[in-house]
Amino acid sequence: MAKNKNLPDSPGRYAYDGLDRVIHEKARLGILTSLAGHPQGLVFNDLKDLCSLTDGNLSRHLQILCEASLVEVWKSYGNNRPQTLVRLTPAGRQRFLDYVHVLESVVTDALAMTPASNDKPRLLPGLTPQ
Amino acid sequence: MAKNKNLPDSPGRYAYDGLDRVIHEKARLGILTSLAGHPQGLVFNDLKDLCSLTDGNLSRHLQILCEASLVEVWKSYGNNRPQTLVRLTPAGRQRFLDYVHVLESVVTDALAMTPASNDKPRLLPGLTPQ
DNA sequence: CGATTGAACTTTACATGGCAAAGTCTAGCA
DNA sequence: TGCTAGACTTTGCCATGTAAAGTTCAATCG
Repeated sequence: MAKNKNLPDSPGRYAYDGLDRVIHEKARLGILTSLAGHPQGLVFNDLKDLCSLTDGNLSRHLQILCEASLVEVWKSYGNNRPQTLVRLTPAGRQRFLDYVHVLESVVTDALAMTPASNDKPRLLPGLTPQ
Repeated sequence: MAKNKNLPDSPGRYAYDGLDRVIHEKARLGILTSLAGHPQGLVFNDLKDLCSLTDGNLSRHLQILCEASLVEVWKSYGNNRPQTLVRLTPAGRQRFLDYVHVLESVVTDALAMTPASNDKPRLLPGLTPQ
């Protein structure tokens, strides 16, 4: 949990390289989180509702997630209608978890200094004020 | 902590409306997190290094954060060079905190179902499998 | 003392990418 | 055999992130 990330102010300390662009997008983050909680997969319309997305929107993002091999899409015919089932791939689940861990560190960073800002007389770290 | 967010699968459950676009961008998230930990503010170059950004990049994002009233920018002349000091505004700090709380719930959601996926016999929530 | 370098930003231009509106395709129904 | 409805896909526009080029000013060099 404590890599070199708790060092005071090293260069790149807040670069958050691990924030995978493909995952970090709001809509896709919602999609992946939904899927993470539904290992059996979700059909297109349920996913659409859970994430409050439009058809076109969801379609596009699924395409992107698919190309990145984060999810897999299964087509079939449930009660005489096309049904699209979406699931996380194992690799996708792993990449998502990695991403979430970075997210955790962002939250930790953010909450570490902030809430005590009114009572703690803070000393300036490495900055030379002149 | 438990709004209606722990309800099984209500529509919009994973929409994450609170993920403010202005804040959610990777680079700006880094900038804001840096600033959250440095209430006295940071100068342009330190911020640049902490976030591993290029000059132009940082400049652009600061502009955006400024227009959104999340940060304030002070110009001056420290040792015969222009110095730009950047700080979170009080409102900015609040909005950032709000955002971080949403982020926390994303992490919670993501980790809630996922890590036990090998030993916990999971029961399907609200989905009707047919 | 005019030219040049270097620091510290700003501006511009391009290219990616998100989003919504329009389009496709199949099945049932009148 | 049109027509409507559902389930997506495709297209096109516009916002936005990024890198490269530009600007400004102080100090230094010839």
